[in-house]
Amino acid sequence: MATLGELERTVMDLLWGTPGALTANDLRDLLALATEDALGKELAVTTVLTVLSRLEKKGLVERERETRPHRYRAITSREEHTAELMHEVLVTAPDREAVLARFIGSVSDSEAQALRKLLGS
Amino acid sequence: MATLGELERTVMDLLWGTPGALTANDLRDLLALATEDALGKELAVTTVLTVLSRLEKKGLVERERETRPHRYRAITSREEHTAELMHEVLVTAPDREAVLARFIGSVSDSEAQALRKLLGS
DNA sequence: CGCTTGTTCTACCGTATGTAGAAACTTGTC
DNA sequence: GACAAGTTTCTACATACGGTAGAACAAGCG
Repeated sequence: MATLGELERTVMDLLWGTPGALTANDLRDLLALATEDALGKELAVTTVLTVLSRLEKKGLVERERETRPHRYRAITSREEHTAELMHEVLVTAPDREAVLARFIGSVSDSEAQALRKLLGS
Repeated sequence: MATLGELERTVMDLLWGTPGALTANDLRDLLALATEDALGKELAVTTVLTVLSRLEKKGLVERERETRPHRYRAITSREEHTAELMHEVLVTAPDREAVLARFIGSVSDSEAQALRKLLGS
């Protein structure tokens, strides 16, 4: 499973939360703001680049190599990615229906309602 | 999130797949069988004990300290645990309903059918 | 009390992640 | 064409986790 570290996760959140593609410098700046509540720490841009390379290797991010400051974007949406993770977790159990039974017990009413609509029953 | 290693996972599978509680020696033997297809490797009992301690610390396993060879059991069922994990993943996304929409698309027909029944509409 | 069995402590290795300096590469400019 | 500034890659170190197990300690039995 593609499990992410803290920084990797934050970078993905920023990429997911931004329409266009971002450069490593953009991300360094956004990270400084996002972590401001904790400490306004400025990471080295090489740090950001390392993380982006690793995310690229994990298949979560792609980059435009043509433009000079490479621009990075998330390959799948956050929702897509989260749903995939959930599915990966689901299939680890032999009795998936039993898992689903417990799972729906854990979602909120509105989410259950949304599910009913989605299942069109 | 409680992410498990390979051996930890196998031990949990054995505990989940067994009615009663097991000792470290039981697990060492079961592990030898479970891994037989790969290599009939016998792990040291201390290895099993270390893994069990870590699983206990992670809150997945409890042990009877009274009996002399301690006996270990899973605290939650596999289904419970898997459902919890799925929920943890779900709540990492801001738009849960959008995630659920995609998730629904990834489950099999029979599972979707089961969900409809469970949502009792 | 000593032997046997069981448990805890300590430790080492490999891999993942956070972090970043050093080195290499790109490109505009004089 | 060589240099300076910006960019990317390489290399490296620290910490944490997981697999693995020996050494040390504990506990019961004969």
